[in-house]
Amino acid sequence: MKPDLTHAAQRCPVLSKARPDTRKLLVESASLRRLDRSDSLFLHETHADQCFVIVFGWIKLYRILPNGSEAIIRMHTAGETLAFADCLRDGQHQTGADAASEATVLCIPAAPLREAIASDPDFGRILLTNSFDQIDSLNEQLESLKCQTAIQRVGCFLRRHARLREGRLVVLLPFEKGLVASYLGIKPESLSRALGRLKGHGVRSGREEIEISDPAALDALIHDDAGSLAYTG
Amino acid sequence: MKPDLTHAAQRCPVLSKARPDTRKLLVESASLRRLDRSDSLFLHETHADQCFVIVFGWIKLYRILPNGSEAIIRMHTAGETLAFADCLRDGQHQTGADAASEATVLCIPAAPLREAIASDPDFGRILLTNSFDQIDSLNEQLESLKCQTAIQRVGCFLRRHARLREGRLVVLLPFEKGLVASYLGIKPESLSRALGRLKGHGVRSGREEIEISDPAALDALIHDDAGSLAYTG
DNA sequence: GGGCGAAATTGACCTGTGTCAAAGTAACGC
DNA sequence: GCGTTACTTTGACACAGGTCAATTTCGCCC
Repeated sequence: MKPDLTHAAQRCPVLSKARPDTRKLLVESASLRRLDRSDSLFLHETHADQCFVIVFGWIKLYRILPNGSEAIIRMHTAGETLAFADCLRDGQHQTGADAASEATVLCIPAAPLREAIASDPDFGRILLTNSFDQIDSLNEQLESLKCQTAIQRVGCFLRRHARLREGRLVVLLPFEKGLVASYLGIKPESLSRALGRLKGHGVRSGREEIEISDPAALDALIHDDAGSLAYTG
Repeated sequence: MKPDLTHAAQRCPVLSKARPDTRKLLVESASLRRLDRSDSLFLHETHADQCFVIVFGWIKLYRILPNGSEAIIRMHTAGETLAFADCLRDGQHQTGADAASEATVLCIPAAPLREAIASDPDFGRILLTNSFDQIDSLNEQLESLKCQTAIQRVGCFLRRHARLREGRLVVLLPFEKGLVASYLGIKPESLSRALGRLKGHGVRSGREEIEISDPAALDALIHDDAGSLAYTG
């Protein structure tokens, strides 16, 4: 009856791993929402009455700073969850969320989410695991921000997003470079320069597509003295 | 029969909020461990057969970098949980953990932890909430690393750790300055200089104790154009 | 009380990034 | 095709923060 929804749910680990009846409960009360780039998914400090699973595309979490500009906190993509915490706490959104590219998200109202957790202990466990994975990923990001230079972070980012394509390792930037920069904690200008500098280390960067011609050279750069900020106690 | 343990458990939100029988199950199979500064709690990539709740003191999570030095990932203190994820996954520790000060931790073996989750759905929910709180705190740290200067981060750190003492706002550093620096993502020398510079902004720093004489001035500095790295798209 | 070693501070210097401004480039609508 | 607009790159420059080395302070042990 809602083929799109069912199909979408299959691509979301949190749902596909859930018990069939739990999945059914969630999917039947959920809706799919398509977003264009820069559409808002939810605003900071508004009531969280829905949570989300990304089916496709990229969503940025941000916070508005006192001076009016926005600080990107994280980027999320397909399969990842958003606002489950805010929603279960029945509180306000801790951040705002906008589409960073075209995107599709599955929107689950708070009530069935709570019902699923109450009626299916396994589902709680799935959320817990999911949550643990997020913590790991956040820890890694913290480590990277504290211990690597901008260029090394860019290198890591490229490695993570590289895909084999006709025998070549290629990175298709998932969203505009300004956002990539902000995600990496640097300015767009620095990202530009970093990509320039990486040309000497196994990276050939065009406009849309970046090729990693010598993965070993790139890895060497990334791992070379990654301890510039390490604590030597 | 184990008064220390019971008493310790009362100070740990994860346990004190749990159902009495669940708490009993966990406490009875748990043990208390006292650590001196720099004692190791667990090593990176060893099997995680226990998880921990900090009763007192500070524990640092770190990772050894290729060059042999250690990168501090996070600092944890009383009431916070450690290694629950590693333990539930029945996997290896994602990080190492050492005592950063004298400390006491409650050690819970994997088996009763799993049993508690399986037999008490509420306990799973407590862990989930706890996990969400950690994610919030990590998001805040990310935001702070990406959007604030070192001096602002130091200022925030002081505000968070300030306590009223005989009518004055005072910070007692919880662990050595080198660790504070590493936690904030800077070098010890930079921390020194930052504290020096903060003298002009409502902070008087002695050796052991730092006084915030003018909180408003400090806040002004912290919030002033916190958007230096913000994305202005 | 004196000497030792770890931690903290200070100074001189240098590199990495942010800032600002300008030029270049791509995408889109008319 | 052309202009408009947004994104990206480049350059010149400034400043934050890292590095290295020297010095001071403190805790600790004999």
